Amino acid sequence: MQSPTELAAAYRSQGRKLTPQRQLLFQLMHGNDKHPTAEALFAEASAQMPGISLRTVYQTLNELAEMGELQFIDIGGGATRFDPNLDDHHHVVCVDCGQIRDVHVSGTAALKPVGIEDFTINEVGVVFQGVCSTCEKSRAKSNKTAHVKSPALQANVSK
Amino acid sequence: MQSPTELAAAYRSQGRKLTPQRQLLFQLMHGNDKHPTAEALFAEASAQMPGISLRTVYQTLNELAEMGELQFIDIGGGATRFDPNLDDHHHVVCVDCGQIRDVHVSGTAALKPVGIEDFTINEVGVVFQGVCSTCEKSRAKSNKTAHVKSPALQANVSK
DNA sequence: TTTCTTATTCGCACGACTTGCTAACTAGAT
DNA sequence: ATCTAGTTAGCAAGTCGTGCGAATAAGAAA
Repeated sequence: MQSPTELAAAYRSQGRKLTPQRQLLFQLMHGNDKHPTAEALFAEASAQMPGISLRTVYQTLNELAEMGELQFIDIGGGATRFDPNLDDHHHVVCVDCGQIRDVHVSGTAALKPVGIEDFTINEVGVVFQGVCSTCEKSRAKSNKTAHVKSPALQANVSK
Repeated sequence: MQSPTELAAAYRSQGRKLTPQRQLLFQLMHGNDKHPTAEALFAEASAQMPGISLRTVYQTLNELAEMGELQFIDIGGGATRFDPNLDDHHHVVCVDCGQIRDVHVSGTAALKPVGIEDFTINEVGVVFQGVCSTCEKSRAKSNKTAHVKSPALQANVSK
């Protein structure tokens, strides 16, 4: 995603207006590597601008996505997350706490799908699932079973 | 996913009961490579067993997932899809029509995420996005723009 | 600065998807 | 045949996201 200043220009050049709400959201998203949900972003925005509407957050995120300034991440198990990182990268997910980390991956060019000659492939997405060091530690203490997915990721696994 | 017969045994050995509803769903899912949603499966099941409840379909799918007999697929933009294929495989998605195809991928072992030493990686998922031949043809006729995601995949892109 | 046009915001209703709850039911054991 | 614990059905409720429309405000024009 471009800087708030660049986005301001882009917006105006498209006949869109530069509202305080949008400017705030530009700031909050720029360089944000937390992969927030709309709700999370709304919470942050509300702290600085009480009264801002969740509706506006959704709307702005969708605009930015349309403009190619951010992408949606859907790893299942809840709300869509947003990623303003436009670099060629992929994601690692902690199945315990649900955190998502950006990661550069080497070797993607060597990936070869077999048996889909009838598809024109445009993009490849790689998602690593694992356990982060923090969760690894808390697992050692408690008697958590492996393979139990995080509620944040798979709300329907555990009863 | 195991065969209906094997599943029957697995269910009983776990103190679960073998109901007609479950047996039907076992059949419908076994070898199913359509990656159906719960609703889709419900529709098929209803045809053979009028009165079966959508709730039961969800419940059974969740049980099977807990038992490791199938996995959820979440590519964003709608309902969760289910995949009874337990082989080591990945997915190709047509961004136009939303169809998902299983695909074997060579080269995944060579994938190297950089900068996540603090993660213990357990699984890798690869998703190819592209356009299937059928949609490619209809694109040629109509004046469809590329990069427009399918409503089935990204309900929030197009207005 | 004032006026005007048009995009935007906000909030509520609504829709899609999924789960919680529970009374009635039934598979499978005794 | 009986008993009991697991299941089902179906409706209510929860979560996530969008449609809609009246009120508002950005930015252009006068």
